[in-house]
Amino acid sequence: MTRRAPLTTPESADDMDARKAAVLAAVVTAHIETAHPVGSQTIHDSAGITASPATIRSELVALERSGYLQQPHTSAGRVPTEKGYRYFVDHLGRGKLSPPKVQQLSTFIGSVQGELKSVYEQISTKLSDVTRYPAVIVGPGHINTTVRDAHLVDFGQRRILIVLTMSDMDVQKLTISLDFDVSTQDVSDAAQQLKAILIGTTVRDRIELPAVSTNPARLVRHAVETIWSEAADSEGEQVFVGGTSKVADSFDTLETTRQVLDVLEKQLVIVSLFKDLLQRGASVSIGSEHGYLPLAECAVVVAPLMIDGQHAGAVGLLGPTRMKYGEAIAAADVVSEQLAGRLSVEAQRG
Amino acid sequence: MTRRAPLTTPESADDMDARKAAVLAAVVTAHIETAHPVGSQTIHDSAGITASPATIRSELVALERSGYLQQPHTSAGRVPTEKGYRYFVDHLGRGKLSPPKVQQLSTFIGSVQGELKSVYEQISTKLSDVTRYPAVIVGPGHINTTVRDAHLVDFGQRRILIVLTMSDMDVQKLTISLDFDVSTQDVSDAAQQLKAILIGTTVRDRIELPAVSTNPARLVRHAVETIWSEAADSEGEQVFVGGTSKVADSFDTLETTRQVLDVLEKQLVIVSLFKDLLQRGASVSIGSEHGYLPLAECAVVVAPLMIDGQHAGAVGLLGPTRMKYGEAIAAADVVSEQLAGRLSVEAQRG
DNA sequence: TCTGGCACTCGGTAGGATTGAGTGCCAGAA
DNA sequence: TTCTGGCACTCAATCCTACCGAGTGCCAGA
Repeated sequence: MTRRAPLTTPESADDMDARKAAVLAAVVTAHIETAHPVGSQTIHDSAGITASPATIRSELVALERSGYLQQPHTSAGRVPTEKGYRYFVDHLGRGKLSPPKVQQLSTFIGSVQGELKSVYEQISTKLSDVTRYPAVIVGPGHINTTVRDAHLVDFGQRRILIVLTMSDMDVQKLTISLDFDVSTQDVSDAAQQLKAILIGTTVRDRIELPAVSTNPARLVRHAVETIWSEAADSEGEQVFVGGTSKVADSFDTLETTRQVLDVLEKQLVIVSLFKDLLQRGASVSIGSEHGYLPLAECAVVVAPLMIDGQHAGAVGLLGPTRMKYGEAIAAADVVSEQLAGRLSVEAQRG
Repeated sequence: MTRRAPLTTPESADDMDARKAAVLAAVVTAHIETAHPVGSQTIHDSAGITASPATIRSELVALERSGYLQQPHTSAGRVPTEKGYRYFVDHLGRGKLSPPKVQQLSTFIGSVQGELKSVYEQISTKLSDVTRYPAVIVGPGHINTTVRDAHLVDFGQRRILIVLTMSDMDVQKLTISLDFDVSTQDVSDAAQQLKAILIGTTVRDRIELPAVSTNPARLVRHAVETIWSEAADSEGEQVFVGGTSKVADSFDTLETTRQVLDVLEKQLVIVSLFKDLLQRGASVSIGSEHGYLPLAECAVVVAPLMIDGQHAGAVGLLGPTRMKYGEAIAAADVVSEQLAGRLSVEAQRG
């Protein structure tokens, strides 16, 4: 005879019935709206709760005891704790973006023109405009492109520039320094061989290289190896932050504003934070959950950019812990989906 | 008989004697330091002024009457007006940067590696670190480069990609759309002609093009014209803003922080503001002088980037009206000079 | 023309009273 | 047992008042 596993997780096990949930939701929603502690009367007035203020008060006491709420001082209303926000986000806050805003984002993403970098930049700005939070987009520099043409330009002093034209009409360049002299003929021979090897391949494709003996062959080998090791990198992540000025709107002290701006400047931090979250399968980090101190008063919303089932980047939003999670999550999702869709199409063409 | 023009300008004519100037300087310096109104006692204590507080007070009254100072309220000290700052900057504030900082900037600028864009980015960040103000660098995308090699890549559907390898090892690309079909042979013929025409020239050099009849020739003409009209643009200004997070340090309300961030995001505004200032031969704009409302509480310091006697860009700093003008001006000058020097050297090599 | 002295002004701070939003608790109703 | 109205209580925020002192303007004498 097998024991049936409890349907509720340990967290939700500490007596979170429907009414408690409703009260918690009301507190979180109201506090996000007003930034003030929320009292029983306000909750009573809010839609969907019929109990009297006195009853609500006893629920508040229970919620506080369970750690979902806290009281700034005795005669004040309640404010959500991180745990409270967390429960709200996980179980209650499936808010959504207003259809016109969804529409606005969709059509914008569909219509943006230009190079990939500029596309990211414009979309991150747009996302920030719509949500009123600073937005970050991390995306691949290129997608699925193959080499369309390859050239070698001899700059003398044993320096050779490799110019790769990719199928998405982008151009990549790499420099190599040789430890032997080459003639003009060597270079043009090598260029021919290079084309033969690379055209039609991805810079990630690896093939067997013939053993080398002649100068051109040595040059080719050097070039191809450089391309494989370096060009793949430059296909890597591009980071764009849009709506920096929204930081000053989102936080209420200059000090946190300063810290958040600082983090946004150091893009590496943001990127690794995003990766961390996505790796843990999370889409929201609230307050100190991520353990990164300067962002202790922030919430981070992130949606993965999935291309061909692969994590290829992320769309993120930064806000105060009392940010509009529902809207932010929905917006990040819309953008990540639409952008992924668009990138896939471009990948097909590539 | 010719009338001798007065040596003093009308502004300095309203009785600004040496002591008044010293008092004004003391007020400005102290206020920049403390952000508080400055009283006669403080001025008396400051170095270089021997007069008694009472005497200083009468000077203060005079300075206020002339519009250099103002009193927040009756029993407070004085605060500089925009006119006061202006006089200070023009006549009194030839402050300088501490030698170690100059050294720090110089060696940094000398040692930064990488592409031009990344150089600008790193230097603007450094300048911001040294001055503690957000820094902007506007610079040429390329300098004095000639075409080293040219290729045409046929992408079908009458789309041709032009790939120019420049003498500074940068690569430019341009797309053209034809209104006629071309064969592979046409393209490679055209590429040959293109090389013959362009290699060794600047994208700004204009030469007579032969009349066209054949397809390759038409293609060449189209390509060259596109290059002349578009490649020149992409050699144009690059803008970089370093130290955005310093904005939150520089201003004392969230509202101005917000506005300044907003302006820094809209790089066009900054660039046109810089151009405006430089055109008027100014290096500092204080408060509302520039007439651009969102920056009414800011001061802008700008130094031109002169390459071969030509205005090729600018180095700027943004701060509150009570910014450290002496230091900021000196820092901007150091950076603009050093950077210009470096760019000239690279232009020589190009 | 400069300076010390003096009365005056007024923002900032500190203490004290008042207010009111919000609580916890309890006894009675459902 | 659970809900509700009533009630006493708490405490941040607000307002008022008094006071302090930095800083002023003015004036008479050096």
